[in-house]
Amino acid sequence: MTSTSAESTASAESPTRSRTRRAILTAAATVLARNRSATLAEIAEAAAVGRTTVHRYFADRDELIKATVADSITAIGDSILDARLEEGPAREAMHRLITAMVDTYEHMMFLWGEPAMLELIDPADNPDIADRSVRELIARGQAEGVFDPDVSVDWIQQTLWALTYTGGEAGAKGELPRHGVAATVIRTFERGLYRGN
Amino acid sequence: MTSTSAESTASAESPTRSRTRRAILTAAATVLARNRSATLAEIAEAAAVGRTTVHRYFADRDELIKATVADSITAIGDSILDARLEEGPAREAMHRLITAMVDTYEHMMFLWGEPAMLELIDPADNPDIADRSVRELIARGQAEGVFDPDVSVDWIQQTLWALTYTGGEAGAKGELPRHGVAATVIRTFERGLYRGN
DNA sequence: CCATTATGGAACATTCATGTTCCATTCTGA
DNA sequence: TCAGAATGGAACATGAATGTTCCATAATGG
Repeated sequence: MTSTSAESTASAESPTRSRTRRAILTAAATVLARNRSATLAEIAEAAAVGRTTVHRYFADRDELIKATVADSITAIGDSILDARLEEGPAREAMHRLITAMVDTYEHMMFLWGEPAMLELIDPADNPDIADRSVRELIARGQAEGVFDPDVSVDWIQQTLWALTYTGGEAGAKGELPRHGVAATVIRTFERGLYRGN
Repeated sequence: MTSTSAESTASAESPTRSRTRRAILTAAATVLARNRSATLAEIAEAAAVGRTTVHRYFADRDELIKATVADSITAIGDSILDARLEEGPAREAMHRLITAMVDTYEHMMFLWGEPAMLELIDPADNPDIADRSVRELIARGQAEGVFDPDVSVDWIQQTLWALTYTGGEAGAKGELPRHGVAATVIRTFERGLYRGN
């Protein structure tokens, strides 16, 4: 859905422009994740592009940020949809979801710091099928007796984001082996950090 | 320790000035937590103080931010020390820690968004006894067979912050009852979100 | 009640990110 | 190879936040 429109937009401009646009968006997400008040010059530099070029693609700073937010939402949404959460046992679906999220943690990291921006996006443009399918998975898991039924869907979802984010950061810092991030997050998600006795 | 020096600093100035300084620091933490690029004018307004007064207390914007970071670290550190993590069973100590953290979540929320600022603080000024005692508690718990021994101390600590932060936010949004936040965080920390079968 | 301390606000200078224009240069694709 | 597309960079205008100064007023505390 979102990716379809993105592709059609992309094919409307030359391959060169398309690549440049992508480079700017990626650089923006990376730089802004670390420093929310980063300069356009810094973003341009990170994208290996002149500041002028940035203005050619995005009139406003605001427009750039909105585009970056939208791009991240799309990226995360697509990878969630790829995980096919409605298929198979809830537990395995959750494993796929966590793995998918960890793989897009750069986008998550950026979005995490933009609580105000999320509301800037026109809700109509963003049906948020992805978000809904996550909530449905959680509810399904609770109904199937797989997830803790004594806490809310909201809580499980937010914990999920928090753990994924933490895992992604740990991986980026080298505190966890790249391939072990998802496994660790899953382990903690499922069993917590208490050993019992 | 930190609080001692803070108090001695405080007692060096008049009660009036001390209260004003405190109001500014508190307002700064609150406002900046929500909007990292908030204006000094906004902070001044939140503190019910003239912008001029802010400059009287903190020469730079940078100085204000550094002071606010330091203040939050001190506040969190103090409440951790109050929890007496070295006493009693590790599990109970962890309960006290989580409860203490949840109670200072406003400071956590501010610090969470200032990753770069943490490094701005002179490490020499900040022995971080609190941080060390948390890590010691975790290690002790692992040694006693209470906490998961198959993940690192770092991971447990970071997960702890993430869950606490998430809980604090949920409480602030009214998604969790105020008094239930700590209990929910503890439950998730210990058991995770998977039910077994 | 008075001297001192603390504050608020206006007015002003300064700095810096932003946004725009223009032109020379490089790149791309036919 | 050649025309059009795309870019980089300099130069400039603008606006907003910052930082400073000054003075009148209010609060504090002895």
